[in-house]
Amino acid sequence: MNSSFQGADSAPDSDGVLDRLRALLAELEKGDADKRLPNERELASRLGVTRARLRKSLQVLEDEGRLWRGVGRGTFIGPKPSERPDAALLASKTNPVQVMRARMAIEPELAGLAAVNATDDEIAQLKELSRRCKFASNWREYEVYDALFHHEIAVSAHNTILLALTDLLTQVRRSVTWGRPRPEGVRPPEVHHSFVEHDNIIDAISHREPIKAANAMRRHLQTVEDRLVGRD
Amino acid sequence: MNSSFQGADSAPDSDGVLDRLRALLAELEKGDADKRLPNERELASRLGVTRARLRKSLQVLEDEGRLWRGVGRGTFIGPKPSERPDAALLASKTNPVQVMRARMAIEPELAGLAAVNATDDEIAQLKELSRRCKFASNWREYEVYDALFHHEIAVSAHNTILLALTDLLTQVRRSVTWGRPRPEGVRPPEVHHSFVEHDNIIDAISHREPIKAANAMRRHLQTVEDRLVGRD
DNA sequence: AAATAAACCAATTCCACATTGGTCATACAA
DNA sequence: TTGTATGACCAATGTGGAATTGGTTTATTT
Repeated sequence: MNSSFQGADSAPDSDGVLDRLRALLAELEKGDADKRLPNERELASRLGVTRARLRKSLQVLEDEGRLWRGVGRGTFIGPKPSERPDAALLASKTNPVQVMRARMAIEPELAGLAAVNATDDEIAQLKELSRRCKFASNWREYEVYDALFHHEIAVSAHNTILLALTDLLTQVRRSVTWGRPRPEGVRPPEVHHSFVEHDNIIDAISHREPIKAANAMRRHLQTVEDRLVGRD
Repeated sequence: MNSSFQGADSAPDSDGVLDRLRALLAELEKGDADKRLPNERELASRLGVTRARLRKSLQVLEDEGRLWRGVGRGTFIGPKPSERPDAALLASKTNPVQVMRARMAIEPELAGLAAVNATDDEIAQLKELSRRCKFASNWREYEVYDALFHHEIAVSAHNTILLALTDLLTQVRRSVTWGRPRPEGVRPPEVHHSFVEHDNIIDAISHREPIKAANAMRRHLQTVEDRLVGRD
């Protein structure tokens, strides 16, 4: 069980560097110590080969996912840990449609879970936030409470992971100005579509009806998306 | 439109520090320059007041969400940016069931999107990864390729946000050892349930059938969850 | 008591410097 | 010519100490 990637003839491992490296990896994988290998210069001299020669073998092992390397970091055993998501960076590489897809996947599930798990206090808090949305004196304030409303639903679902994911989504949305700017100093209309939709969601949750809650959330997000792409 | 939080009598702003700060904020908010205020010591002397006196007013503004402060960082305009999610920290605050709920919400959607958006190269890559799962010589290797398989589906969906979310989920799972440990050096059985399930997903994607792909993924995750909680 | 001034604390930044994987150019050998 | 060894250089990252900064306490003054 040696070569597994592309043409095996490209790296015959005539001097056995690859095999010796595999042995070293197997050794280090047992010990629960640090997963770090010596740097290339030292490792090369220790194995008595050129750095270029060593790097070829390391490349093979990296392709196999048995180790990963990083400039200024070193060489480590195991698959490369993916970096922590950065909201601002993410926002620059995505678009409103993709974000709405993600919300549509997550938030109905959250609403359903909230219908099952929400405490009375949390439901009361939802009602309070919905009320604040209605009485917001400008769009900026409305959006603050709308975000808090969706956040509180995620809290009420009592699922830490989904909560973290929705918070990340919120962060992404907040770090860019998508959609049309809403005029400053103008109040949301008396009968904004979100008002009744929020209340539908709350009703379903407080009546402990997960399916209804999920559907209500789906409808709400749909109208939000329609508005976002200019279909309202 | 001055005081808005708790008792207004607690901070009468007799010397006008609060108002002068509000004016300063309004000024800085216009300029697109940096959102940073001078440090407290300098700002206090500049306004001709005690640091303690200044801090009281800053506290009011922070409560209103108009600025945020951080030790060693400084004072900045705007709401405090929430911190980036840390997989290890998340893992310690959740459990396998919650993670499966999240996967169940996201990955079927991804499979459906992949059926629409995947390129031929990506489909070929999926098949290759599925093959590697089958021929894995031990459970650890299997899990590496299984993770890559699910990751590749997320890539094929061509949705940056959902990709980031699933990667975060994978990171969470990888940072803890849930479920029962699988014996080292033992090969996955010839007919592991995942093998055929993976192939079902790939078939639906390659035939461009989003609904089927989503359902196939749902079934796959269901058996994974059953196994996780010991129902296999 | 209450305000003031100063010192102290801990989290964070900043900066210079060492380390490290990645790359390139030159010299050398087959 | 072709390929390899050698070494230098590059850019990203780690490291360690000093400086900065919001938060807290203590002593002093009013």
